[in-house]
Parts: sequence; structure tokens; C-alpha cells
Amino acid sequence: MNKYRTHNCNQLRKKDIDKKIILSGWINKKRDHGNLLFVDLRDNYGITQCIIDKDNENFSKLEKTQLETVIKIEGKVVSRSDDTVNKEIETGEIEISIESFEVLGSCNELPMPVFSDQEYAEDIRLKYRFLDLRRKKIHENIILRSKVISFIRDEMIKAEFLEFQTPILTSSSPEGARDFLVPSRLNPGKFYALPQAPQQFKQLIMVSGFDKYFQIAPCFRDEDARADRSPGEFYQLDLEMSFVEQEDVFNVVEKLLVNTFTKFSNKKLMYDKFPKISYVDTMLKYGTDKPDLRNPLIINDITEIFDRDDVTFEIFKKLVKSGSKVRCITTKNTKDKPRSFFDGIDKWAKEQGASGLAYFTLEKDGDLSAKGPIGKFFSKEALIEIMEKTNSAVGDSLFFACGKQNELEKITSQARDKIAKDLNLVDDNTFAFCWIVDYPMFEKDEDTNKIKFSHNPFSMPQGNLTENELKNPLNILAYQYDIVCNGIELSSGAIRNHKPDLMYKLFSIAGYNKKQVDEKFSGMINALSYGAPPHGGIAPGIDRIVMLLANEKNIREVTMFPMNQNAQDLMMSAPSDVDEKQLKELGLSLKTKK
RNA sequence: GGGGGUGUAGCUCAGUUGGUUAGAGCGAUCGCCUGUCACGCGAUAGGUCGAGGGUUCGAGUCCCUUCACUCCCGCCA
Repeated sequence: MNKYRTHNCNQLRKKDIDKKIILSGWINKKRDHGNLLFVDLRDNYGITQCIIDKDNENFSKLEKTQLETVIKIEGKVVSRSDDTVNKEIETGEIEISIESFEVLGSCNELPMPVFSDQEYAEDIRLKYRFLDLRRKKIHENIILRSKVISFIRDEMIKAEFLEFQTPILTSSSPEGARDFLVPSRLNPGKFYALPQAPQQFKQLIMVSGFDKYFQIAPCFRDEDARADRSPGEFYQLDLEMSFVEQEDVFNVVEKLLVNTFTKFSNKKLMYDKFPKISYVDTMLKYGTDKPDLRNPLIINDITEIFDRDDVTFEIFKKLVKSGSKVRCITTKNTKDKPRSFFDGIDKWAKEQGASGLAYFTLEKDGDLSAKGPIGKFFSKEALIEIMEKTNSAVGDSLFFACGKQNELEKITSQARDKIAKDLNLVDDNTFAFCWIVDYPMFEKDEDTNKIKFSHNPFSMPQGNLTENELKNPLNILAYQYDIVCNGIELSSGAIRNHKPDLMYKLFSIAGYNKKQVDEKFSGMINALSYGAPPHGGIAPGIDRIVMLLANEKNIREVTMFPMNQNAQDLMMSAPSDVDEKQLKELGLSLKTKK
């Protein structure tokens, strides 16, 4: 028999009454009646109420034992009377009559309570993460994460994918995020980089003939954090398949995500078959490439309206003449909303740095008219054209923004969220997945005005790419796709370019000559020259999937030992200073010394 | 790098128009209490009001600087 326990703290039931048992766990809570003491003993599995009275020689010692002390209790399972049964816990029909107890791990005064639903400042939670992780909600989140990962691994293996590990110390790549660098002792002055993703390795696995690969892969990017973006490191379900087209990847991932989300959440799926939205369409209709499709509001472009002579809103007309566009959001049946609703949104827009959101409401009091600050600038005929273009009706309101395309996309996208929130249009009990497809291969760098890869340089361009098409690189689309759920980007993937000749052409557009490509991507480009299969894949973000399933808004709530926003681990004190000796071995010296 | 929010007891927070000795709940310590499950009751200890400077007869409160945490923008192929 194990000397610490015969049962865990969620095991004992009525059928165990009169058994002599041993339990070990943490003191979750004490209720001290002076001559009678209740102790809630907690472990990973649950809580069991234990009881001791003053006749027991251990009474006063246990009475003075701190919460969160780890103790071992020997005693007898006894029945609870009907009026003292606790239906909140699974062991609530019984309790343990304590005969003796022993302290296994003592506990100092707590810097933060464990048994409480209160929220605490993050720095304390992170410094004492081992205490924080004892708390119910986050403890359950981490267990959920484990179960989700097991399930996904299981599904992938069932689908005949092979799991492989890829190097953590690899080479720095010029494209994309900042790398974490690791100095090499054996090669002084040279650096490894931690992988931003196993991108090149998974393609090499395909070239090596393994056909279907996956990995729950750690990824490292030295970029600033957000609520849904851990600093430093995160995990992806990295997968890659040979001899596939885009649709084959979609089928695998769609099935996996539907299975995962139906298994681990009770929320409804808005679509079993994920809708596909082109990049151009999503940027117009939603102003972003990660649209929240639970939100029914749609953005429409009505720039042309301002060419009409019977539209006299001169501010917009003038801006349109100089190249600006006008886009609007229609809200259904909002004619009775108070003035404060409309002004609130206009004020909010100004706070976001926009010049505000103009608005009017369509009304028909005899004649069709627009009520609101800018209503008077539109003729009846112009209003009819607007109604056709925006699919709006009498009683609806329209919010207008005018500006350069990228500014407009940003503000209308934010306004879509804001208005939907104010009108309570988003059903929080739903997951709305979609594919964003047909990303452009290239984009223009705003600062340098140079052409650069808009996503992954290894993606396969669409079409045959005649010399003529290559002259207009901004028109080239890629077999590049994202999965979005509830406005969160879950994953990004592509059919890869497995043809070296084409690769050189595309890189030359982005300003890399053959020699540079050979140097920077030697492993890849070399491998593609020795019989590479057509292949493609994707990499859903594990942390974000768990975040959605756990209904959390912050990724740290589903990460066991996260760093703070400044990429510091407050518990382990990382990053830290290192010895001069270590630096010397690596051939490094520091420019900045404290 | 930029913008917003927050910072008062170990924890969560209140603190009015600038005005006497800065409060509450939880936790800690001590005492009372034999059926609680957020047990109850009483007492005690516990404060660099994030830090520094300024205005003022007087600053937790107003101003400036700065630090920490957090959210957002940039960034994240």
C-alpha cells in the first residue's frame, strides 16, 4: 500500500462508508467552530471534507495549520446527515472523520489566496505561478489544454500522419519575424536561431518522401506581445502533406477542427463547412483578413455616390476627387435608437484617431429622406442608389467613413466590432470559422516603396505566370490561406512552391538575386532540385485553439508558465545576466553594462 | 518606438472640493463558538498611498518627471 494515500480527494462515495482510508492533499479551506473543525482537503482530482473535534489529540495542531499546507490524513469514511450533504462537490455525501494527520509540506503565509474567485494582478500571479496554477479555473484550463493536444495527436495519427521532431537550433532567416539568436561556442562569432516555425524542415520532410507529417511544434518569434500572442514562444499543430491541392488540406483541417471543437465545447458551430472568402472580399466586406463572422454587419463601398451632382456633401466629394474612398456600415432598424447611440460611435471613432463617423437614418414620412447631421446633402434619388448598393431599407442607419483605402479598412473594421458590441449583435455562444483564400503573393512596402513577399516566400503562386503577368507582381495571387474563428487568426498555410526556377523568379521580384537565395535558403533550394513532390500544409495555433475552447480572452490563461508582456519570466527570472566567463567562451562582449 | 488604463495593508478594493490620527472585506496573530461548506462573533498587528521633484499654510488627492504591470498601434513571412 502506498504510504501517502489509499484514495484521491475525489474518489470516496457512500459505498465507502466505514472504510479506513488515507488521503493526502492541500488544505483548501478550514472552518473552525472552536470545538469542531472542518478541513477541505484538495488535490488534482477534487475536494473531500474532513472533520476533527476537540477530543482528538491532533485537534489544536491541525487548527493552527496554514491553508495550502500539504497534509496526510488517516481516518474513517463517515456518512453525512441529509441536511449536511454538499451537492456542490462529488464527495459531498460523505466526509472523513480524522484520526491522525501529518504535515508533508508546510506553507508560508500566502502572497495570494488560492481558494478564491477574485482576480489578481498578473505580476503576482506570474511570480507565484505554482500557486496560481492550483486555482480551479486555470488548473482546469491547463488540463483542457493537455486533453486537446492528446485528442489532436490521436486524430492526426488516425489520419495516417507521422509525428517527427525538427531542430530547435537552426539558422536565422531573413524573412519574417525577428529571430531569437543563440551564439555558437564551437563556431565563434556565428549564431543559431530558434525556429519561427519548422517551415523549411517540414518541406524537407516532404522532399524526403514521408508523405504526411505533423508535430505539436514550439515556435519562437522575438516580437511584441498581445493578449492573444505570447511573447517569445508558442505552439502550432504543424502539418504538411505531399501530392495535395489546397482543397485536400482544407478537408483534413476542417474535419479536425470540427471534431475538436464539438468534443471540447458546447458552443454551436455556425458553419460545419467553413465558408471561403477571398482576401479582396474580406478586406472590403469586413475591413480585415480576420473577420468575426458572428457579427452580421457588412461594409459597403459607395465612393461612386459622391460623383453625383445631387449629392452635396462637399467634404467627402473633395476627398473622393483626390483619391479617397467612402465606405459605410448599415445597421438594421435603428431609427428609434437615441441620439446618444449615434454620437457615441462618432465620438469613439474620433478617439481611434479617425476624423469621426458621419451617419444618417433612412426614413419615410411621406417622402424618402435621410435624418441626421449629413442627411440633407443627399437627394431622394441618391438615397435610392445607396439603398440598392448597401442592401438597406427604411428604418436602417448608415455610418460613413472617408479616407485612403488602408485607413478606411482599419477604421471600418474597428467600427464594425464597436457597433455590433453596442447593439449586442454577436452571439457569444457560437464559433464561426472561415477560410481566407487567394492572398496576394506580393505587396508594396509602405516605407521603402519596394515589392516584398506579403506572406510566405515559399508559397505557390496561382496561374501559369507568363512573363507578362510577372511584370505586374502585385496582381499575382498565391495558394495561401488562413483559418479564422471569431475574429482570431487560428492558422496560416499554403501550397508550397516546389519548383526552383519559379522560386528564383519570385525571389528576384522581391529583390533577392540567385546567389542570395542560394545562400539564405541553401537547404531548401538545393533539396527542391532533387525531385521534390508538390506539397502543402498549414499550422493551426494550439494556444489560440485552447483559448477559444476555454472561453478565455488572454493566452496566458491557457499557458502554464507564460512570460509577461516584456518577455520576462518573473518566476524563473529570465532573461538573466550571465557570467563573464560564459560570454568569453562564446566570444561575446557586452556593449551595455549596468 | 508611440498611445490609453492601472498602481493605497500580504490579497481585493474604498478614500468626496486639497483639510484632523488614511478605511473596509479577505488573509495573519490571539480569544470565544460541536454541523460548517465564502461558518459566525470579538480583539490585535499590519501602510515609503509605486518612486522622485514641484505647487500650497496643508497633497493619497493638483502639476512635472520616472518606474512597474496591462490593453492597443507599430511589429508578428
